[in-house]
Amino acid sequence: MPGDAGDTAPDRLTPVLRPVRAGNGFEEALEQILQVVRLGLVPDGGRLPAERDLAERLGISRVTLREVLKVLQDQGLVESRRGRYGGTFVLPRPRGGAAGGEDELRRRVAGVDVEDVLRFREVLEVGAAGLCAAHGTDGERAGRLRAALAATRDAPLADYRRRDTLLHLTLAGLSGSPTLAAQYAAVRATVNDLLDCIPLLVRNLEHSQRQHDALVEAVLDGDADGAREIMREHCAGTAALLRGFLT
Amino acid sequence: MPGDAGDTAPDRLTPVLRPVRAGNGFEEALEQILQVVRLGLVPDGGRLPAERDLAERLGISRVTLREVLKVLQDQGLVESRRGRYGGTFVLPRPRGGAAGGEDELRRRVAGVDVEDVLRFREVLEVGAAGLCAAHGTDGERAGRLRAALAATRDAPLADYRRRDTLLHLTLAGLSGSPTLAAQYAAVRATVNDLLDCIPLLVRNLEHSQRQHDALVEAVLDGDADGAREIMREHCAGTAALLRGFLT
DNA sequence: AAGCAATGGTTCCACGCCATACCTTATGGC
DNA sequence: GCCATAAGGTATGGCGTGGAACCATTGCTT
Repeated sequence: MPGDAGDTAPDRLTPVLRPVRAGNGFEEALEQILQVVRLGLVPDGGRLPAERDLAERLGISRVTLREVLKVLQDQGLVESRRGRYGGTFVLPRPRGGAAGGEDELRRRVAGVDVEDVLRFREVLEVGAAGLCAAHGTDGERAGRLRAALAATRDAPLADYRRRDTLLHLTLAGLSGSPTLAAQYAAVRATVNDLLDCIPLLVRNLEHSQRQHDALVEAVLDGDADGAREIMREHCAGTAALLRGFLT
Repeated sequence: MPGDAGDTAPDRLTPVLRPVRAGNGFEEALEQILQVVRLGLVPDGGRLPAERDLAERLGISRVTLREVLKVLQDQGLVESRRGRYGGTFVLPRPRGGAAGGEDELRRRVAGVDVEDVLRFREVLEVGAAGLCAAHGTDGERAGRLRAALAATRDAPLADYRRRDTLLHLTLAGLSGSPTLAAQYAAVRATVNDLLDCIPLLVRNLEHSQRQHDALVEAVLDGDADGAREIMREHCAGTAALLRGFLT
């Protein structure tokens, strides 16, 4: 066997040689727009960016984007209005909609490597918390963080998940690493899918709230070690919950 | 201004609404194959996966892949041999090659957000170290880690960077999060580009070596806090170096 | 009331990329 | 020595996608 180069080594190539695109442009764009909606980045009734803008951000042509929007429109998720100050608007989800969102969720969650997601999520969150605390927060940043925290406090139960997500996204965004923020957004969308598969326990919710308070305090105090430790526990809590229910 | 929804909020969409693909399939594939070579995952004289296999892994057609390989071949980076046990082989880089690799490097490094890269890198590395230490390492994993460490010790100066990379990739691979491993590979390729822009200091090298020893020891001891702390210092060292030279 | 600007809606053509099938070359086993 | 096998090399037709131009609608501004 010539040319062997003695390679019985573990497959180190797999992490690098990944599919260049997860699907076709259509599917990828659909996924990302759904992510925006699922993460609650655009509230009910809110407007998505204009088609030309959105297409450019997603790096696809307007033609393809419009096919995506067509699908979302057919499913009753968004509505398009023409004219100046028109645009594509997110519709409130029709409660228990007939569009079979349940099966959709099952389908998405089916292929997920739960351990991978939970571990990666913890690494990013803990890292973000540490970075934020370490490099300090000016007045504006601190205000954003406090506002996001406050929003979780007086949240109706139905909107808690969304505001919690926004708080964590805010923290990731303040980490000073756009790459980290982007990766966190992606993994958080998956985490939310997983969370949607298990019951929401009010007791855990209160616990989370205390951790959020302590976390923000530590970050604003510049206590990096403290922030990391609290975040680690916070993530461990969610992880234990998910591992328990999804076994 | 109707339909405003009071959104003077910071642009939370940017982290999610990213280009669906960084370029066309051709460019992306080229980049990834170059990454494999640059990271030293296939040693000089080593063989890349067969075209059909490689094309499938990259999620592109063989036609497109062959265009990529054609370019690499024209630049003298790889060589194709036909027949059974043939394949595409990585050629030793012709020292100071006429192919203008210098400009290539400058071009790649030009658009990099150094702070982003350094922060994200630290988060992933520290996270990986913590995960590895926390969930323990069986005999085989421990062996791989020790072997990678040993390889860095008796490395000729010219091959140190490569073996160092391999050690860190091994750690990331043992973290139990494939996503983390993939992200680390990507960010490390960029870090290596940055490192190629600054001089290699032997003193730093010895320092790194001591940290590597301590790191592996902590990981194998299951000392997660220790492993994280050492890794944090290790990354901080590289970061300070790069920040200093690239200012 | 008229005009302007910002948005969605529509059309057309060219090009990139894919899937597939087939050909050519080299090696090892029978 | 023959041939199966595994690899690179070549050719073709079709579809997804992109780019650009244009139309249609709405509401603010003058």
